[in-house]
Amino acid sequence: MVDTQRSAKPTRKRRKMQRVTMMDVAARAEVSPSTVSLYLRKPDAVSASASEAIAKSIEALNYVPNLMAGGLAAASSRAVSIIVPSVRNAFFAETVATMQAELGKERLQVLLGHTEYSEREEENLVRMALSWAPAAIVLTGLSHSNATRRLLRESSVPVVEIWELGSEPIEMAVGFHHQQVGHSMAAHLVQRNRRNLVFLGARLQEDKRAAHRAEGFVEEARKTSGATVEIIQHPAPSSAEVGAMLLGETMRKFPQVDGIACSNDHMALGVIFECQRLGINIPGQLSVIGFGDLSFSAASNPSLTTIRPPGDLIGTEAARLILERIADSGERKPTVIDTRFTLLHRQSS
Amino acid sequence: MVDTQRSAKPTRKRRKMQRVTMMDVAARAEVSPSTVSLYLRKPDAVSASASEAIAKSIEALNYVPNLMAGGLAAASSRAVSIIVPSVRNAFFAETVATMQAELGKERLQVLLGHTEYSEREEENLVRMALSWAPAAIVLTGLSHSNATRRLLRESSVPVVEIWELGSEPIEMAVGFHHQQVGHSMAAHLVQRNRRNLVFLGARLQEDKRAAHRAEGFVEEARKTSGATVEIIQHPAPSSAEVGAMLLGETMRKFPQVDGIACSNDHMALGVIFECQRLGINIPGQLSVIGFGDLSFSAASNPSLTTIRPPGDLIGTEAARLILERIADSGERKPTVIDTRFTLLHRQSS
DNA sequence: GTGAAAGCGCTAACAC
DNA sequence: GTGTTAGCGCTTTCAC
Repeated sequence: MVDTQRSAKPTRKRRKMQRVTMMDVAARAEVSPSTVSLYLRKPDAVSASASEAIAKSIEALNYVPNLMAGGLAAASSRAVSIIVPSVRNAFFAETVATMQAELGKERLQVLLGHTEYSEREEENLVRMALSWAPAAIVLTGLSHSNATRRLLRESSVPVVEIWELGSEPIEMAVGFHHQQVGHSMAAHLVQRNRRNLVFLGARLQEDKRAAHRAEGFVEEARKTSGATVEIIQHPAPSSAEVGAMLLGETMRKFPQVDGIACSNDHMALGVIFECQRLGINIPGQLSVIGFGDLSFSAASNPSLTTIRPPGDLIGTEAARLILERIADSGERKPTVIDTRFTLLHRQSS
Repeated sequence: MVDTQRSAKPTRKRRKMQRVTMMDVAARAEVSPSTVSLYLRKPDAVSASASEAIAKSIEALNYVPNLMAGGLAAASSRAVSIIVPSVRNAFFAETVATMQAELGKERLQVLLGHTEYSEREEENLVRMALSWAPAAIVLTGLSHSNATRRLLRESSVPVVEIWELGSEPIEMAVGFHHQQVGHSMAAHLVQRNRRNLVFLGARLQEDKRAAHRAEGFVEEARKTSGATVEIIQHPAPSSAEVGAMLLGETMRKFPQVDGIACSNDHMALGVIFECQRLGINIPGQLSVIGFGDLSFSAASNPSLTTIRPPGDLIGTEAARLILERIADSGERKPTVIDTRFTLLHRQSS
């Protein structure tokens, strides 16, 4: 640790010094440290004259507060832990980005963790997150290990679960019902007079939400007399390549298929490309519906009918819940927000 | 703050208590707190018998260390601040995910920030990051405000700049030369006998790295006698829709075009779809090369020739640098790692 | 509205 | 190898 030199007498010991402390600010402003602290946290509670002096002092000294000292004293930090399966996934990236922006306005920082769809890893991350006494913890989905639940219950940290509704949340939840998505997909295809339906899934074991969409799809399809429905899946993560491959498999096993729902738009894109190669007309011979409304979905050829999940809305609502919950620094208050989703009807169906 | 009850006498005052502290662990293990601390940080320096007792005690009490107390005492935390333009961008998402995984192994946590391509916002985020006395700060690219540079220089926090090489880094840098990417793109098209070249760009003002690719492209193209080269661009973020739109504009302005490089694969995907609609044959009439090797690029029709930037390698190398730098808790040590990139020749060229 | 005092839970010399 | 001793920089009663 190099003592970046100021024009001061050399420090005697190898003492790592936080450059400027609140005491320095207070001394220069000729007030007490606690007034500075108060000014920083509740500016309105400090007189105008003091405020001005403190502001000047902070400015002059280029003071950077030490949030760890603050967090330690207050037994709660200005960090919010967000734990998602992976930020490589555009859905979660969207929500994380939105939340960071929203929370950042209130000077809350995002601590990020990736579970890679492992509950054990999630538990690990929750434990690490708790080490920071975070202002809140955000989890993806509603499935967690018992240990995770226990840790969270014992901690009194606000918890928000995102991107999934259905079972009982730990405390607050923002998302939508993925089974309903499946319903909508099937209903849409049926309405377009499709009767031989297939759901193309990827990694359905790990991706519980995709599995719920598949379930909902099958459930709804079964309600239609004369309709058949199958699930074709692959253990690899979803991608256009897997989509293309599964389309091939589908045509082999169920050549009569006329309606396909994909676990997301990446898969659907693969289906579109493979159909181009095989000379299958969309939507003439085959209707396709995706999930995600990813960046390419409106521009594809044909453009892709899909479900748009409100990733940004989930982020803003989750951030709002956290902010409110912190404001009345109160008790647990169970809240469930259903953000719904939108079906975008385009050329592929 | 609810005092989650244990079977103990009610706390007299409304005291928020960190459930279990290191002292509790020490007491139960019948050693001193500092031995516990040592055990946690350097297990090898503690005797086997003490280690065992401490491990049991931690287990039994379900002890969660308070990292803020630790960070405060040590004047440095186990957080690494990673600041990227946006995690919505698949490139940065990849690197962030990789870094989180690598750093997580050493129990370092990721503090995430998004600049949205604003240097002012970056400065803000750096200031906030410094409040945490992070173990390291990771910045995207080499362009930063002077204030940012000054903050960082004065802080003695390790700094790694990622995803760009070229000018002088603050301390360490991991990435590649985007101008070289432009060179490779142009050279490839020229080699395929393309002479009327166009670079399709999005948001080149903000995205300095894309601008460098465009520059390199033009520079290399100009070396070829008989070749013409143009840049067509749009201020909006890159997307398939913008790509499709710009392809239209290109065909209007430069109908003789026979080679197109795109600022990334999203744009290229838009070009492919638009060409399908306009009946333009790829690669017969027009060769297309992208950047990114995104998830759909190998599966498209035709499959997309592109440049693959090693987003994960950048992440692992950056993490490695940070870990090493922390290990010898030493001085600044300027390091530059050129990860290179790969040209993937597929059907579109 | 402001200040004095008492920690928050841990690390880091240093002595033993 | 282990324990003792001081803080790290801030928040938070509680007086005034």
